[in-house]
Amino acid sequence: MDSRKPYTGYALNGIDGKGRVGIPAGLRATVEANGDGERTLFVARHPSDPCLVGYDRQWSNLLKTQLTTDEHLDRGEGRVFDRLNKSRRAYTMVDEVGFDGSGRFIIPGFLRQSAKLADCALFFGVGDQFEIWSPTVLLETPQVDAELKEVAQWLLDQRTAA
Amino acid sequence: MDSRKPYTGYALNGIDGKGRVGIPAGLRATVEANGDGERTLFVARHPSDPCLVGYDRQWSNLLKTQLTTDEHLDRGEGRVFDRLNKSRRAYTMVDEVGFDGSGRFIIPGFLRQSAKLADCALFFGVGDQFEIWSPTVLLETPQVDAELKEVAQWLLDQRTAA
DNA sequence: TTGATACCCGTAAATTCCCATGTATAACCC
DNA sequence: GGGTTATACATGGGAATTTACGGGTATCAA
Repeated sequence: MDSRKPYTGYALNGIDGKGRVGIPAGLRATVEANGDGERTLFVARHPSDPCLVGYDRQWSNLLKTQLTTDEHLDRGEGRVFDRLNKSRRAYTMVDEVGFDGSGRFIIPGFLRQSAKLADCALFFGVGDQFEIWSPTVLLETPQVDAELKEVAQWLLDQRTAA
Repeated sequence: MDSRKPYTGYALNGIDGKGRVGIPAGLRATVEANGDGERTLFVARHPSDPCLVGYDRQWSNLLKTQLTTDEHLDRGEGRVFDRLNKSRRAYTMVDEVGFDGSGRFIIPGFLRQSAKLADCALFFGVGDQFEIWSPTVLLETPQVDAELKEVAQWLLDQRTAA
């Protein structure tokens, strides 16, 4: 596939009264670069951790290609329900949201609740996509790396100081 | 085949006293895009689950083409009934309904009853088509993915809160 | 007529779009 | 290097559009 720009960097941005949050500039640039300038963001739940993931259309298409490949493998008749659920999951557990000129989008309500996002959101790139955490949830999640927690704590202190 | 726009997104819409329900804006846009602007929706029973499916004319034609191909494959004598039933299903278990400028259509009575659609309907895209569920039926159906049930429950809570 | 469906308009709420402001960072000039 | 200007960024707010949905009126068949 054509060269993908990786998601890098981190930031803690506020969520305003309308439920809007701005994608940090660095990540936003990557979304637009990989998504061919399109101002669309794909948001979904993380498969295992209590956070969300964000990515561009190109990556979304790659994920769907993967799904199709899986379908070819699941030819067994008993698997038909699994297949149905996979499709359901792939298309409904992912939200496609537009963002405005300043890079803000509205966090879909269901996802916002499931990641417990209240007043601010922590973003950080992980290569092909980036993660969106409630900073407090991140600090309370055992399997998260200690260094990452330090970063989160520093960003929180930074924010309350101002 | 020319590029088909996939059905994505989800919503819980009310069914009014006249039996009308609005197709969620996102899905409606896809119906119109794939159906060449035509304000027609195809509604049918889901082959295995207690819900309905909705799609555009283009997809309907693809399904019929697929049926013809399958007929050529199913030459075995024991399969003749399956074939007949498939044809019956493809042509008679499908309703073609028009929707108005605001995207509302009347759910055909038989389908409405068979999906137990009472006061509201849950829509969600699954790529080539979308599904229409009674939210309570979805929550009670064992083979449905747990996450999808979470979404349904959230939408229900959302609705009663307002 | 009567009952049913299609079509049109109105409304309130939610969402999207665009402009404005404060602030931190970077670039620049003397 | 010190001070100043310019740029980019996060965030606030308002206006315009879209959406869901209620209700009325016309059209049509029995």
